[in-house]
Amino acid sequence: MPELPEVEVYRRYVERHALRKSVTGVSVLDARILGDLTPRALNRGLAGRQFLGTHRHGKHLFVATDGGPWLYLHFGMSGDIFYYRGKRDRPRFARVLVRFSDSSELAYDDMRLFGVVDLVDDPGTFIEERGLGPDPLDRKFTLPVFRRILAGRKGAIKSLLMSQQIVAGLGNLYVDEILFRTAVHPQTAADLLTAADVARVFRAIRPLLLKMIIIREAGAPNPPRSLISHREEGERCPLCGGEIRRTVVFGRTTYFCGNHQRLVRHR
DNA sequence: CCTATAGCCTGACGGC
DNA sequence: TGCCGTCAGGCTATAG
Repeated sequence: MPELPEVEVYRRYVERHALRKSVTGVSVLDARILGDLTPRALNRGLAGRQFLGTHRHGKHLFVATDGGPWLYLHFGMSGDIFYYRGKRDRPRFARVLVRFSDSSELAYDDMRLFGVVDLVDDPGTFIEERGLGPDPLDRKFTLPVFRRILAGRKGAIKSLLMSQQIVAGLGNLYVDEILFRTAVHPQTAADLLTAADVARVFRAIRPLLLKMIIIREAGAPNPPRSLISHREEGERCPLCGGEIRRTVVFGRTTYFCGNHQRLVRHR
């Protein structure tokens, strides 16, 4: 589920609720979420410390501690976090609990276990090692940078936008939405996009993400004139009345408007 | 470099 | 009610 806007909402949630409280301990309810780390090591890294701040890059969330490693959270398909006081509020698929001295708790919840809870020394190093592309909300993500990243690539534009090494933070839902708004067919080879196409795609990314952060944070419904609200084969396109089509690109279910997103095969 | 595939997991949903 | 297949907004490893 979570793409950049959702993870940004989680980041703000941690900022609001979990900073400057003493961690008394960590309970790991399902160690599969930890990968290499052991429950003991996670506890040792966090117990006795406080969370001081957060950093998000794409879909990756980092929480700073005073003097210790950073807590690293990735949310996979179904990850979420909850902060609460009574254990009756503990979420159904809680995998890790960070307990605070005031008896409140931060739970990492993940039904499908595709997410990761880990400790990292430094977010910058992590981002570097993973070869992550720029975060689209970062100032450094500019049109020239975007052009440079796409230059020489021949892959389907959807695959490229999905790749975290190209741009960090977009996933299946929002990539489809961006291409829908810019009238680009998801299978279009990147080198067949015109300069105007690339510019339109670039200019669609940030406003969509910012708008979705606001919507997600408010728990508001998806925008009515969006593909997000019409992800079903045979639906009517809210922009042009065309038929919404379904296909598979890059191994992922892809929706697009068969009328206003036409595939260009050559120029 | 690029694509396709399988796999990691669990639950919700629709059809019979 | 139960069983079965399908699907889900992520990501990695592998093969061709």
